[in-house]
Amino acid sequence: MTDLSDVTDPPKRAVAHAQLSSEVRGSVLRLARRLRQEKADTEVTDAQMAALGYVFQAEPLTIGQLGEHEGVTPPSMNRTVGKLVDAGLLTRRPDPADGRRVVLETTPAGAAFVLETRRRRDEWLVPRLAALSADERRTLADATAVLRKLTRS
Amino acid sequence: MTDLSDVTDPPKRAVAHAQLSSEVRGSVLRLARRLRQEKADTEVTDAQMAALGYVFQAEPLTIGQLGEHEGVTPPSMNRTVGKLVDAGLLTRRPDPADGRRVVLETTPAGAAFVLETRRRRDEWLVPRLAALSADERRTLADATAVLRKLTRS
DNA sequence: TATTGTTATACTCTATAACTATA
DNA sequence: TATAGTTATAGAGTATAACAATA
Repeated sequence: MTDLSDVTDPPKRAVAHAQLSSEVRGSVLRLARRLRQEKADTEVTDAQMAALGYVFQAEPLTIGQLGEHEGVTPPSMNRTVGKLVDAGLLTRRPDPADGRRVVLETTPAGAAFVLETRRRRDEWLVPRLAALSADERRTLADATAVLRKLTRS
Repeated sequence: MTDLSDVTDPPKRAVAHAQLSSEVRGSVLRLARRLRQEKADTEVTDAQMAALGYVFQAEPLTIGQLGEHEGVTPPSMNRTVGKLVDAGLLTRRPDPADGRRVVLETTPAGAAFVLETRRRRDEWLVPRLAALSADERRTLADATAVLRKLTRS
């Protein structure tokens, strides 16, 4: 593959960025797809897993905040949260400061489930990372910071 | 962040790989999530988009092959394919060599839709890549090859 | 009056089980 | 008898519209 990453001529630079975009898009979507197949069990669906994982990371949260993060309407998120509460993975209680809101928090079982799922995914990924060269691992380590920067911007 | 990518002591190397795994997992899932939000329109759902995109890339395909790739049962894939055929994006015809099978192919409209969706996602990503440094872009370019290697292994 | 969450209803995606057609 | 696809039916996720409670 030709390295076009620092081309300075404007039209060529645009082409280089489009090509890099295509490669990043393809490789990231593909690996994400593979990772999502590694889940702790089948009792919790993908949508529930994503919601639970974000609550675990950002709690306490309201229904609205969680729905916005997941790109889903409040009624939809409300239903998903209901399933997680029924499963004993989340608690839902009124916000003492504002009775319209509900506060979502993970139960100990919910937190354990998140950690277990991450462990399963790492279980798939770690041996594959170990099989790479040290240079390739260093490239990935550098790239994760850049990927996060893209998502934030 | 400490660079642990070429640690040689076995226990420390295991820790380093687990840490890298966590960072790769998180950054990839997060960017993928953001990219999927950029879609050409809302007439075609995510599941339909994924199926259509894979047919575009690997046609001709049978229902079973497509379902296996998408991690979905034949009845489920059959329904999704039905929607895409109704929408004029795929064709479904019997395999002349084996009457039990059906052959799926994209129509010109289906191919155009795939390209349009990719264009939309690039439209989100390209300006963000342009805002990176040349070094960061080079890191990403190197990393895409490594990410694909992980998915293949 | 505006905001937050919930309920009602409808459509898509998913699965398992059962059926049809072909090999 | 085995395989590929389809149909039947049911559960989960999504949306919009309408409602209730609170600020």
